[in-house]
Amino acid sequence: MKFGIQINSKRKEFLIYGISMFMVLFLLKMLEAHFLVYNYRLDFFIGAIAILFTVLGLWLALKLVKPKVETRIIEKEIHIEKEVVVEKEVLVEKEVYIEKEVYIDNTAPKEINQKEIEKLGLSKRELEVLNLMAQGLSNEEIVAKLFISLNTVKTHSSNIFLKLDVKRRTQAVEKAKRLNIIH
Amino acid sequence: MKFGIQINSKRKEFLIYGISMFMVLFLLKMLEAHFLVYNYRLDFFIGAIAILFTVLGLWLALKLVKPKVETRIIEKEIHIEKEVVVEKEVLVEKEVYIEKEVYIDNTAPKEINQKEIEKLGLSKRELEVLNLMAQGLSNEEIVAKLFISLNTVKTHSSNIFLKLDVKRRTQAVEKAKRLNIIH
DNA sequence: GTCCGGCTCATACTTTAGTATGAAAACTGC
DNA sequence: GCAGTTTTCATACTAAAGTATGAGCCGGAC
Repeated sequence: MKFGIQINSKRKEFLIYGISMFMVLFLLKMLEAHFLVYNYRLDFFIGAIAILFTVLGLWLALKLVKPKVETRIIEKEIHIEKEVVVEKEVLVEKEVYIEKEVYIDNTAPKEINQKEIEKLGLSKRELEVLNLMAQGLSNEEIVAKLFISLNTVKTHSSNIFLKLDVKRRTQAVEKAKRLNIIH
Repeated sequence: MKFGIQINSKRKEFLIYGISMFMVLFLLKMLEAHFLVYNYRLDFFIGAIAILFTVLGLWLALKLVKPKVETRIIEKEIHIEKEVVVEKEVLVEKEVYIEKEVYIDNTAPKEINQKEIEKLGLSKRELEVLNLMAQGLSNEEIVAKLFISLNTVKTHSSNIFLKLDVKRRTQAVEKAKRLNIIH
């Protein structure tokens, strides 16, 4: 369960802005040459340029800072579906990836720290349990989500606590979030 | 007790951008100066203005977005001190406010939602307990921090759960963080 | 003064969480 | 197939969390 797609199209943006800036400047030269008589409207002209480029700079900077909307996979749902296989009904788990448009704030949620997970030796299933824990679910509710027994969930929990070196689920969640193991 | 201190590298980016823009414009001016010989002093002047105000705009925008360094109270420690009062040693709680300089990023960690707290009717003490909960502390540990009985902590907890409309501490923490009631 | 909300605490109880230990499937890589 | 890990589950237990109810204390509002 990983969704961490980095965007790095800033260089392209810089190029576009640079070119447009160049064009604006060129346009100004044209205007200057054709419509403005230097001696009379010079002060006006300079003022206009000043304002224009101030706004341009502002717009530019804000554009770069503004959160971007991107499509990325943010959810993985497991759908239980019935399938009839040779006269027998079988329940089949299907992973359905749901894409949604989300605001990405470059200061906000960090990537999942895969290295840390490895270092701690957390298994896939343990991570699942940990994530559900972080959502405030009780063991019973986790049971209902993962279709396993309560004892199994407890075993996973205990193992998680051991690996994270904590004593309780609340601590586990706190530490996991701090280490960017979960969101 | 954690406070997201984060220094982003936006400033550096803007600086780089500003400088490169400057260089581009300068190059442009040089080219112009060579081919358009007439009135080349004015061209330079206008170019300089353009550059200056672009940078100004950038700087302005940067100033608006830039994380501000502010001094604010981020910790409240309770010091237990001995005081000799009329031949008797007494333990006295003293609240010591510690001020630190922290980076405040207006795009990142949100302010504590005071309105929401009011709306939910959470009392001062309940908030304290909630915060300690969020740090992963057990009731026993909260007892040790607040110098109250276990039963009191349990009472507070129950009231918190009622007010937040949740069933467990893990849910309470999750919801409280979501509502920006706590960090 | 009286009332009220917040804080404190207690008893008694139920429920959930967590530990310890052992063990059987299932999958993974060689 | 075999070794090793993961996942699963069980039993039996202890510890912690949470509920329900009642009550005393205190400070501020009216």
